[in-house]
Amino acid sequence: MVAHRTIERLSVYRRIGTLMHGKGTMHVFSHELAARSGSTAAQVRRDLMLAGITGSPAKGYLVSALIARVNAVLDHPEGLQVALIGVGNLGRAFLAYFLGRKANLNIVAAFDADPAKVGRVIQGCRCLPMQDLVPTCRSLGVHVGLVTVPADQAQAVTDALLEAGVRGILNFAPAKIRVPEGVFVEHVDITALVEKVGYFAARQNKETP
Amino acid sequence: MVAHRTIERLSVYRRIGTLMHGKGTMHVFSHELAARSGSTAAQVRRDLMLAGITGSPAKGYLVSALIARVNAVLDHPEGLQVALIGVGNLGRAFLAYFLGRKANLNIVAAFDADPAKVGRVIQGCRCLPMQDLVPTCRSLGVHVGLVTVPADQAQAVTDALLEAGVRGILNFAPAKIRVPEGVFVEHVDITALVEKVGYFAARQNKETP
DNA sequence: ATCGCACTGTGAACCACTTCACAATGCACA
DNA sequence: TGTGCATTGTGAAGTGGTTCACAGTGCGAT
Repeated sequence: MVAHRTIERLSVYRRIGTLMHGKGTMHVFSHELAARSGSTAAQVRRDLMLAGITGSPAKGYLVSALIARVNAVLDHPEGLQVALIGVGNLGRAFLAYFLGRKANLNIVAAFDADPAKVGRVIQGCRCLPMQDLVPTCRSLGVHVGLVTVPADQAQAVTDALLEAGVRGILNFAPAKIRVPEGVFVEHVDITALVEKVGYFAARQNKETP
Repeated sequence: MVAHRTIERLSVYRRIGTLMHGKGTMHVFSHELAARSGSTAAQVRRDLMLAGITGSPAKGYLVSALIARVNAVLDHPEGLQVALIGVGNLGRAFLAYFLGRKANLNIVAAFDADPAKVGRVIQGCRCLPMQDLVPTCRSLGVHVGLVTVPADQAQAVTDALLEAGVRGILNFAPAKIRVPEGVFVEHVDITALVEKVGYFAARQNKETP
């Protein structure tokens, strides 16, 4: 219903709104959100319109209303249950980053194939063995899987997540994963991103003649 | 000159090509690259065309030629010099991931503000203090900065990178960074991505009526 | 030697997202 | 009370990226 990019930006607007709310700011103009989010005023207005957020020409948007509406659009009623698979360096980073940060976004389980890691509490989250993945994720009602395993294990982990009923996967493994229709996958390819930045870092200035 | 997305995908095609090359495969069809990269055959052909890679209807694309041409397009002649700023969990993950992986992509320096980390060798890379950033990056000829610091330090780190002559930044901090015209910034917002996956995980199946 | 076939290369159509541009709004100030 | 002004909300135009669709190609089979 709402466009992909818009959904991402709504999350950003909410973060900015929450920050402003904490400082006691009541209202915000589209151009202020634009400046703080790296977007444009027109884009912000369009996004908020799509989300059903409305402002006044005189005061701008009411910060509290903006937050409430984004919550209603993005959040799951009972919170978003996330499982992390692959407690390597990257997995640990996400555990540390997300634990206790957002009330509505919880990493509720972490899994790893390495017996040395299983059973240990890493970044405040107990590391479980792979064979527990399906039953644990199913019983916890996990919505989203965060895949931070090596490329050659990505598909096996994906298949397990699918079996556990997970319908959204954020994949950091440098490998394509196959999923059936109706399951949402976002693939972040760090190497490709670094190389892209390297490419444009070199050319960008030479481009415009 | 070549589109953003195409550049990202070329990196992926090269990874796949390298894998195939290692297994002795000589030729590859667009639909094979499509299946392995999560793209479509038409898209692959268009990308390769834009990169000046040409194949034959009978044999497909010559893997070695594909790799060579992508190298010529993406790589810097003397390799891509990358600096990492912020040796927290995420920074450590990238150090571990990139060290020694790609001949043409080197993290040549790591920086952190925490005195406890400075001087220590973390994941095989010596951690330097922030005040060394400008001179070190300048003398090493760093092209790209990988920013993995907390949000409130992102702009200060960016300013230092700019002063050091860096013209491409991959920003993982949940904050917008300001850069002058001609500097390329890629912003990866993990929280927004997780929330997006959560959103579409819930709706996707309900969407099509 | 010829035919059929699967594939490449690419103009053209298509689609999603962004930006423009402006009427409508309602506060601030005279 | 009226005028000016900065801002919202949104059709319409623009942009960049993707997919369609098909002519052109050359190997393998006959």
